[in-house]
Amino acid sequence: MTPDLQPAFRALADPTRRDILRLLGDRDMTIAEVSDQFDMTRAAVKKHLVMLSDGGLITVRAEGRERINSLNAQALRPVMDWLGWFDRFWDTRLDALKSVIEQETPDD
Amino acid sequence: MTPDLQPAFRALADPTRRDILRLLGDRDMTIAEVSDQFDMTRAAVKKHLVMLSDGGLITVRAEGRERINSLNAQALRPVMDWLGWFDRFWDTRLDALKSVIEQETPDD
DNA sequence: TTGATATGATACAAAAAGGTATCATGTCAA
DNA sequence: TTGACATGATACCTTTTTGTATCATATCAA
Repeated sequence: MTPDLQPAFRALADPTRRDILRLLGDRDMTIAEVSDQFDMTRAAVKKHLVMLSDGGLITVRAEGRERINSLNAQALRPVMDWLGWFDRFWDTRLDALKSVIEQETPDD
Repeated sequence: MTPDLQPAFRALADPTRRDILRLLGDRDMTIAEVSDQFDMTRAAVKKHLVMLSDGGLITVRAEGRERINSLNAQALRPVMDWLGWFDRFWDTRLDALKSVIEQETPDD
């Protein structure tokens, strides 16, 4: 039930792939359109798109002979949630507040 | 000025390293203590710790012949911020709310 | 001092990542 | 139908990653 975070984290580990996500945040793009934005072959970009798809971060739909790549930002949710576990270490004031709350509602 | 996200994202790409971060969230640990939690050699764990350190996700202090590894959750902040850019795609209702707020307090 | 312990450092090997080049296939447009 | 175009698929290469094995160094404790 809990999603496997590994493919998403791995997909995010490459700067080109992170750039692709930002690009797709603006608009859907074909493979050729994405490739135009990078100084590498279409085949290389295609591999990145496959890894992004493996991580669920993008979806691909066929449209004629083209493949339209779309951002699937929802897949970032589990990643954010994983990172959110560390929120407790970010701000000692927030920490103090949490302690107070937990004291009042001991539900652990 | 804006931090280089790459070392942090790369550090997060490995499941063992993510597990180490959670471990260090509970308490500081020596290299040997961390190694005890995994089915691999101390040298391998040490390499993971170096990568975590490279990403700024942990800090290491010497204490006698031991090296105490501590979580540095603050380094996750830029990662969260990067991911936060995609918040706009998660919930259209939240989007609408944000638009209203931004209209009322135009401070960008 | 001396032996045990904690770590550092290096060489090595297997696997994965990231890229190119090349050719096949499916689709559009005239 | 036919040529151009978008993509799929595969082979191949280089570099990085991930792990092991081994030995050196520093420090603690008796």
